[in-house]
Amino acid sequence: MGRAPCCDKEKVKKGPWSPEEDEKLKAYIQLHGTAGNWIALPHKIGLKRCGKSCRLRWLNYLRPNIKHGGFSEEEDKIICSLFISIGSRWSIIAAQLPGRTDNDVKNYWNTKLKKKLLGTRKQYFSNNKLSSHSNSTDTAQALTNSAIEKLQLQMQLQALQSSFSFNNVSTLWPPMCIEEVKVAQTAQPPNENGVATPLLEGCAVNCTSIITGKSPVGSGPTELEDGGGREVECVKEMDGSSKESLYWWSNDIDAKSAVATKLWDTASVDLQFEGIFKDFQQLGYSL
DNA sequence: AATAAATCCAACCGCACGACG
DNA sequence: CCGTCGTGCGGTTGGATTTAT
Repeated sequence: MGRAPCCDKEKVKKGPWSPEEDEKLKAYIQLHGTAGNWIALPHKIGLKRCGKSCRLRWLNYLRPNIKHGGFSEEEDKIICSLFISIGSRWSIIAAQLPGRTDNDVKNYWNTKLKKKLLGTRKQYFSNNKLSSHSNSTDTAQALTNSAIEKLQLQMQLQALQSSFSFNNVSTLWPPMCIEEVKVAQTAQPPNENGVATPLLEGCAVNCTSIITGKSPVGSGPTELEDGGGREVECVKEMDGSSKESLYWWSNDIDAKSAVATKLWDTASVDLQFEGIFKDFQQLGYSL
């Protein structure tokens, strides 16, 4: 037996909000607040809306000082750097952008920023890489496109990641995340100079080595798991989200087609990185 | 001008989590 | 400890709008 729904779906109105509904909600909250109970709020003011819907409307639209659209370059950079660091934690990312909502940031990322990152990369990729595999079957191409796109994005983000050192982006990080990463950093074994390796930097090296099949200098295994299904050391060192991300795209390719792995040869990765840096210079990011 | 395709974004959905009895 | 409830969050959907043909 599942949990009871938060409201009677038969009796609540759905879809776009009318100006009257907006006015009612805004006026009540500005006067009384939510009284700590969104579920009861619509009943109090005679709105035929679900409490969750009221909350969302207030947070994403009616709340004072909300900004819509017109993201600046600076905001782009903040979103990118935080996405690299913490992934799709939209509420945390949005908290660093005054006047922006998580929904707004998420939509902006999904509709524009992601394409901005992928767009120039795609063009470069088609010019330099896929042409050399023009005799591959259409089927194989179709199978690999989405995986390649994910990889492209991952590579873009890794390139950005390495261009934003931890110290450079730390001012953008929410205090909680900074603490998390500080802990993670100090948890890394110190190198020969006695300096702890930043976790995220380490992940980038590990990911790259797995894509290319080359071991990072002085390191051992390059696969996610050893023969016995145990995680290799470089994967064990990663934090949860990085590891999850790594498994996500590596498994995606394996599952869809072995051809994808073959297409993603070392030479193409080199070309990728070369192109990535060009792309980001074009986009105005100083590397 | 008409239509199709692409894009955008507000809103919905379902899950996870913490508070509380 | 367990079950219930409210809240917050990220992913997804679908209608409106814009752009391309």
